[in-house]
Amino acid sequence: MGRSPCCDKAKVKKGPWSNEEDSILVNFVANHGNGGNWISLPKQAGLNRCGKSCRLRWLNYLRPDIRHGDFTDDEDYIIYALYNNIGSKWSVIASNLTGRTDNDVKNYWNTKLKKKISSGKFKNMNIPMVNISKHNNTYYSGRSNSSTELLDRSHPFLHSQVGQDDIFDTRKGYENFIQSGYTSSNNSVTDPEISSYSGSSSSVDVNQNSLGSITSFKGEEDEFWMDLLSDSFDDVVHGSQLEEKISEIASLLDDSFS
DNA sequence: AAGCCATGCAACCGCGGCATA
DNA sequence: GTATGCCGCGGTTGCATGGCT
Repeated sequence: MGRSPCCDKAKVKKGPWSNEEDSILVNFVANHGNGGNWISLPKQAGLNRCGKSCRLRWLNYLRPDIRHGDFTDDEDYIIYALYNNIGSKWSVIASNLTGRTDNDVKNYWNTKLKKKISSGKFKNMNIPMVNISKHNNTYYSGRSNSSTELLDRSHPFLHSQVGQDDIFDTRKGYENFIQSGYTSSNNSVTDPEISSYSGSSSSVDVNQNSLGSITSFKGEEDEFWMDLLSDSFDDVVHGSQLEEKISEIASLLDDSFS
């Protein structure tokens, strides 16, 4: 049994939004919100549009907190690291970037960043340490602001606890990424949460996904990392809060080095 | 100047998840 | 347990623009 259509597609307008339509939508949402129902919004607002189209226009373009324009190197790093770890979960990746939408990130990856990485231009940059962990179905990411320094040094504590240098080294993941040869169809990943772990608790489960990068580790190492994260992540954080939390993690790591 | 092509991005589509009756 | 309806997501499409020949 099929789903009934959300609107009469033959009667509603499709295609690019006009300035007038934009202002109607902006004014309506500003005054009334979406009322928890996008489907009925266009009728109430006097727009001849599908509710889904209104939602998309608002979320991807008209929202006041959206940041347009070029992506920074930092954003490149975060997108790269998250994609390498969790795949094309654009909404999760976007939630770690202030003011970026999943559509923005997806388009940026598909049109620019993917090429930038596979062309090797990414290689000359100081790729910082980025890690991702998943706990209680929530993805956490941490990036050290002073990561270049950190990665240029050996860290005996991490080595002894984690047992493998490149767990924390996204540059290593990048090398693997380049060596594996990226193709547009080669984008499946393994969910870190369900990746197999059959070794003893002291061994590292380095899960190689199809991009040849490191995605997860489990066992004692997981506990170590979650302990570290739990000092900074009392709750789920997204967007602007994340940078602050990342700085806290960076401090923790710096302390552990000194 | 005109035509072609590549690129970037806004928007659409369809499906799965979830809540509710 | 099942049907219904909305939301959110990822994949894809198509148009506008700019560069090249």
